[in-house]
Amino acid sequence: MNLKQLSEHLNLSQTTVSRALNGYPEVSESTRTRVLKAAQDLNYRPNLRAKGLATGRALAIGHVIPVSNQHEMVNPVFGDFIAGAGESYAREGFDMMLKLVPDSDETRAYEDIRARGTVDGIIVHGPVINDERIALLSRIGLPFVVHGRSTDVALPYSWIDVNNRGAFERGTQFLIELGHRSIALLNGLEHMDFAFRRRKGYETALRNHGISVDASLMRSEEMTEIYGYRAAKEMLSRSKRPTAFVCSSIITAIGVRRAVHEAGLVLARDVSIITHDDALSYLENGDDVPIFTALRSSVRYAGAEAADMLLSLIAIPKNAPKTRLLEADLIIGRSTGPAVT
Amino acid sequence: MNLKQLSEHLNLSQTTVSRALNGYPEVSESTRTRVLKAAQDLNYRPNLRAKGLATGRALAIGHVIPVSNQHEMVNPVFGDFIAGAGESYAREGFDMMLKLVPDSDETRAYEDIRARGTVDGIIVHGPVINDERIALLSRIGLPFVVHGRSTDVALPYSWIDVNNRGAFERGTQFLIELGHRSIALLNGLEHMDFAFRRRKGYETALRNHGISVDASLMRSEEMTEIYGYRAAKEMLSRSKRPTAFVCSSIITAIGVRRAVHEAGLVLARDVSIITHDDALSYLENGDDVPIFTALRSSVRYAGAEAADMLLSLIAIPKNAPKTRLLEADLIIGRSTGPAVT
DNA sequence: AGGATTTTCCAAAGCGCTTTGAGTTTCGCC
DNA sequence: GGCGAAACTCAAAGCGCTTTGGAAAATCCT
Repeated sequence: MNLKQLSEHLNLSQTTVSRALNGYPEVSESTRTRVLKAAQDLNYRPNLRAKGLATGRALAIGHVIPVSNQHEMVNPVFGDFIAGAGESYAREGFDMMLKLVPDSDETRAYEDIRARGTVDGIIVHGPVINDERIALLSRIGLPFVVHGRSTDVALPYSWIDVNNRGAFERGTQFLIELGHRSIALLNGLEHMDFAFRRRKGYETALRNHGISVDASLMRSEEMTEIYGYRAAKEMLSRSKRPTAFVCSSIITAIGVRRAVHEAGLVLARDVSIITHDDALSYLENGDDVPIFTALRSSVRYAGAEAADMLLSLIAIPKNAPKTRLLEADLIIGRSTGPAVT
Repeated sequence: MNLKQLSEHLNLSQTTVSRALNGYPEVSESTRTRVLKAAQDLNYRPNLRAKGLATGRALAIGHVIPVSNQHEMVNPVFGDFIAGAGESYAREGFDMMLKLVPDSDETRAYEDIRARGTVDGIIVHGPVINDERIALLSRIGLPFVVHGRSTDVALPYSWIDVNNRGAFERGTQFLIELGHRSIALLNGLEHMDFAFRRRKGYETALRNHGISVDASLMRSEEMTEIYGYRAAKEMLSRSKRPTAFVCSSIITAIGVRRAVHEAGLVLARDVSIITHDDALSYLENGDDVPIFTALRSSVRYAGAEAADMLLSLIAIPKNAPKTRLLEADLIIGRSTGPAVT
């Protein structure tokens, strides 16, 4: 059943039927209801491909993941983010497209996305410091919103981000106030912008309290469980071991906890842990009383917001870039306590 | 730059250019290379929407997630699966589309997917027992592959699944052979087909060894960490506590481990754990020596296989349904030991 | 009643591509 | 040299929808 058949069935022109269906004013109410009824009865649905071809809109949003950073896709944080975004899209009748793009020829890849015309805009994931994609996308004129920011990029662009620097400064300071002086940082990969900012925050807190930054207490890797375990195991085996850990993800924190247990130490008494991103759907941070003291901000909410920003950018292209900085809350859990001196 | 402009630039007809580009034989090699070169130089890319309209193919695959089961999307298992599928799609030039479909009017939703024409086929996630979607999709003729199976569905259909029943029977038997008699099952939601099968496997092993099935040792919930923790905490507080746990996911197993520690018990000595789905990207199960004894099968591989199956089904529609049963390996880790008697 | 509006409807031209059906060249062969 | 076959190339008709530029019908006004 297509438009033509429907209009023949109704003894109307395609124009009228199309207008009736799409809510244009130049069609009488009686005709409109008649058309709507027939469409319903005959199970008519417009072909989106044809519609897109005619209107130039695809009714779809792309989520772009650099292949180099493919693990991103499998990162539970990503799942939460797109779950949030998905809700917004569904509400507006948009589809969500996942795209793995090779980093070899990014220019080509993004131009491709634009030229193929299968999406109206994209969400850029995993921005690095001075991310070239931002200039590229601005140049080729594909609407986009970045999940995160990119230090050193001067151009205006739309983004939504959590205050990573502020959160880590706050968290580190919290540990310092508990008396900790030897605080380890288990960061994500520091070419990623969010991780870079987190380190800045951590360092700022230390400096503010006259504690020297010790490179041997800082690690930067993909935020897996095993990473947290290995790093903590090694650090805890030192003669002068750290008394606290700041982790970039609850998954890493779980690894640290494993190492703490294995070393026969007790959480919060011998070793404190504070973590960011603790509110993942399948890995909730305990219930009323959180397991880990955490810097919490809803990734899912960020996803929904990012989607809404992008949709409005697409609806009104001349709009100026929008930005949104979310603050993480410090949630006190059972993984932190005063430093033993 | 579109086909028309390109052909004008080359002084050829659109037909010839199109044929040259798409590898049709009725164009001379010299013309073809000339066209290819120009396309490259002028940065020409076909508009997929137009192409799709003309050919009737969308070059995209939909991954469909029932809204009721929306957590699925955020389940790390899902992330691994689509990462695997994504690789296959990328290789074949297909896009991946994520669709949240409301369960209220499934018939309508799936007919919609078909009529809108934005995908050539779909992967069905989270099949339940006697899943109606299978008959529905067969009827409306949209190619599909199910990740999992659906007990009680008689129709032939394409699926890829792991031998859940066999795996759980094997795992449970392994514990029995270690001397365990009081073995708890922390299963996923049992209206889901995979969980149903897992319980069957667990029960079979018990019965084979003359151990009675104890409903108080069986739980069925979404496989989160907190679920594992709560269930284990409760069970371990009993006067006659279970000596072993069979978990449906490493995330739940991590929760059980937490409860075990908290109760002052020692893993493998006082309580054994065996888990399925331990090979998630961000939650690797230790390194050389796995943390948990596990029933391992690569979800990522399953994703890639499912994608390949679907693509071949689309390429040759008259092909009979394909099925693929993967076996899980029993990997011995440090979470199991002989029962203390 | 008759002209000016307003309302309602339509034919046809795209959107960018593929593919059919046919025309024009070129080539091999007797 | 002339014929048929093979090799190239093309114009035009879709694919299913939107939208422009009017036309026809209904309504209003004096």
